[in-house]
Amino acid sequence: MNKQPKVTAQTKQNLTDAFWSLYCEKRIEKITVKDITRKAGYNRGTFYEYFTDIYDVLEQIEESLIPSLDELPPITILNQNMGMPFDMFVKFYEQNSKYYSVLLGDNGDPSFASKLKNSIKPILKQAFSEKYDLNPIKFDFILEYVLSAMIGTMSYWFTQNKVLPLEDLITLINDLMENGVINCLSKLSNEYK
Amino acid sequence: MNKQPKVTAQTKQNLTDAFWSLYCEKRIEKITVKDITRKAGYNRGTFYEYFTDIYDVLEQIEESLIPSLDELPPITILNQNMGMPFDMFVKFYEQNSKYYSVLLGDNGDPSFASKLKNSIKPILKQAFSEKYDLNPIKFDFILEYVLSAMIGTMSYWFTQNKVLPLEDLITLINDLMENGVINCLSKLSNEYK
DNA sequence: TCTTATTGTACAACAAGTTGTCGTATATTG
DNA sequence: CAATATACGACAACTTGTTGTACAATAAGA
Repeated sequence: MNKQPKVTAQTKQNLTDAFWSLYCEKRIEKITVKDITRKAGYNRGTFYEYFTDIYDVLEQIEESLIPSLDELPPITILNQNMGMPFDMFVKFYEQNSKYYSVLLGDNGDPSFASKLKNSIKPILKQAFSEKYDLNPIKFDFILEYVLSAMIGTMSYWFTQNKVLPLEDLITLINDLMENGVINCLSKLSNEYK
Repeated sequence: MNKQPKVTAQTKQNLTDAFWSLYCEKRIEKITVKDITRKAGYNRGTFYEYFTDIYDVLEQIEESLIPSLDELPPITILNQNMGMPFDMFVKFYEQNSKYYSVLLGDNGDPSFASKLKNSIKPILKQAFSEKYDLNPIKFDFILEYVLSAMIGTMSYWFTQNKVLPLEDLITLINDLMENGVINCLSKLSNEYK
């Protein structure tokens, strides 16, 4: 006899959803298996049919959120405007914002930011290595710099409930990347007067 | 009768140290009070004389690591070279690297990065508001961008065991801040050939 | 200087709650 | 109707936070 994939998939999803709504409210260490199953309407033991423990739920969610290489837009896009693909990054972020803004936020998981960076690095690396011939060690630091800045700014934008229109944010970040912080500051200062 | 400040301070420190050595090894949620007191050589109950729970230990450590406004160098320093004070930041980081590299790392506490940013923002804000007249909303995003990049790069430098000499790192970051990513990339590319 | 009262410090034991497991009942499929 | 996937109930081991108690150190009086 076969399994009943529809039933189990639904149960697993219900448990995952219950976990997520709790994770949005409080730190993971304050969440009990009892909390999750009560919210989802199952026996506590059922949880262990699907997950080994509470961290397993988080890990599986995170896994589904790391962009796989093939689902990202082809690298050629990068070569068009030659800048950092912040807009591409924003789109991807917005698609998963429900999860991203929590995982990358103050009660999130710091290792998720690393996983995310590491999944994007090879793509940028390949794209830029076609154009530039770089000291690989320094290049790694530049990538870390760029991705930290992107992710940090992006998360901040979400916590601030998008006070800045998306278009303005993209323009600002591209400007910062393109011309540096100091130039950007003095330019903005002149505009504002 | 007075308290015995030396005795209690020592006990508290012993418990804090035991906690920290465990925190360096594993996630906070896997640490039990029993672990801590066994390592420090006390009864489990003693822990509760000094801390309300395990998170209290972490919070108190973090509190002691947030730079207070008065212990930071005066703002005038910023005005000299007019750049972002990355070197100042590095020095502060290195002084506390034992704690910073863990708290800002993959098993660290994401809220600590926020606290750190928020403690530095007012200083930079004041320093730059003397020189520039800026849209406050956009300026907040620029600060978030700068601090995310600094902290991210700094942490990465520690995880990579300082493969790049500190002087080179400072030069690189200043260049990225000053001239932007693209310029920096092409400049480095020419140097490398 | 010696004794005694007082209080700070650390400990042991307790109830309540959580974890992960395992055997059992129910529902679904062939 | 038989077989098995799915969900449930109960169990032992462990962790938590609290409370009452013993010991140690200090200060005052003789």
